[in-house]
Amino acid sequence: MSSLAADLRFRGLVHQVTDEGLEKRLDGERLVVYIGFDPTADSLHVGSLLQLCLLRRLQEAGHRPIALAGGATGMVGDPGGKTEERVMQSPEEVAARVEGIRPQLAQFVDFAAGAVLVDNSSWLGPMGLLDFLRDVGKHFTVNQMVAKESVRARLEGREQGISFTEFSYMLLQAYDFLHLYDTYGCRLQVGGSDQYGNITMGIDLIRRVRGAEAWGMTTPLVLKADGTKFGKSEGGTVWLDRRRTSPYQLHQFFMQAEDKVVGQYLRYFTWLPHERIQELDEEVAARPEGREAQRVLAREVVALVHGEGEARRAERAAAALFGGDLRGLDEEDLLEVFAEAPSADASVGRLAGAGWPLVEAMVESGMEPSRSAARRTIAQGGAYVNNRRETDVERRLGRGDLLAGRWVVLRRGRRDYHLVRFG
RNA sequence: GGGUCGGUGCCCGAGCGGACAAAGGGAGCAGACUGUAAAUCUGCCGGCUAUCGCCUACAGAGGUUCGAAUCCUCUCCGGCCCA
Repeated sequence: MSSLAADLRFRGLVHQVTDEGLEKRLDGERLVVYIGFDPTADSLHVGSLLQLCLLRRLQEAGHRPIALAGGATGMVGDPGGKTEERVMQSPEEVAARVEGIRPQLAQFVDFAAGAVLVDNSSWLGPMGLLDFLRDVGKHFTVNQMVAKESVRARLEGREQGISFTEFSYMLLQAYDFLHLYDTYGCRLQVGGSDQYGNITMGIDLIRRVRGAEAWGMTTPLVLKADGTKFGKSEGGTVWLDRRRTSPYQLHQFFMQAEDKVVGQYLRYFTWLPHERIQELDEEVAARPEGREAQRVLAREVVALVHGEGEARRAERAAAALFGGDLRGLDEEDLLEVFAEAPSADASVGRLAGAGWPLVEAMVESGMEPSRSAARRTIAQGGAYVNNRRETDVERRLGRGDLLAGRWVVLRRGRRDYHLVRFG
């Protein structure tokens, strides 16, 4: 990699920097840099992917990355970007979440090459209130804290207000930065654009207390084509934990990226060379219906998160399901799809006699929450059996519907597939 | 602590004794159009139910009334003002 700064610029990863000279330092010095991740759940989701990738990019360029799990800050809740006070979680819950996140963070950095994984509860936990007030609080005025965007929104919003607890969040984060400066010589903090205010607080603290210079950089907010938040799909949040979002589902999520944003996502989430990305940009412009860029993006991301093997499997499963005629699929294909896509087992006995009502099959496969919902879908023309539309609410599945002797592929809408295996 | 305004379905938000499962918008889902895209248009959108209908819902608990999201009492939670 010739120039990190140039690469980051090409990928559109730099939103704001606290100092114009930072780019030169990124290329000319070896910095210790940290990014924090608060445990808002026991898994990270694609919303954190940009930061995770960035942390790795920084390490690859020769810097030393610190991934910080916010075991302490997660107890408090960042008011930034929120219009309401957060619900507090028990210490046990937060600790459990940190444990869930830890391996995910570890996956993106290389410890052998010097990366560090820390949990801020290890230093904020034992810190006494009085020490905190004297050592940290004393260096900030409420005036400047109130002026921060994250707080002001809550003060002016006035439907909700803000608790002192959340108000204090920025000080905790500022202290994190100072602590990492003291123990690792960390002088750069990176975060999402909503973190800018918190980052500058830490920089101020380091300057005041240690007389040292530190820097900050933020990344842009990842958006969907319509400008709304990235990271949700039909099933809700898209997680990095395969138990919550399977590799196949993750693959589908990126496969469905809008034309307008695929190029940006390729820059954010893949390590493809610049020329290759530009090539794909042109491909989207020339042959959007080929979805080549989406295919590459989906494969790259799944490979990054779950490994090369999963990426291949997810891709094959998708190709099989979206390929058209399902009767051409053999047992092996189906087994693969079965393992990847949402699936369920059922007894062959149900197909005997009059057959198994499709409505029930749709509910039991987990595709629909209730018989009413299933009926509605069928009535609206959104239900398919083995890729053939079924509009008869009374439809029953029989032996004749089996593929390769024991499978039925249910589909809801354009792309929601569920497999049922009869045994 | 006092005063005052408020808490409505996933979210925002109207309703202020019967016509209310509750206007409108957003989100979501399905359909048409497509390319597993976007935009647009149409339908659905508390749960169960073939249908009639039944059940659960307007912060919580009681009460008034033939009848309450709507009135009264208390409780909880929040905003603002005062102390």
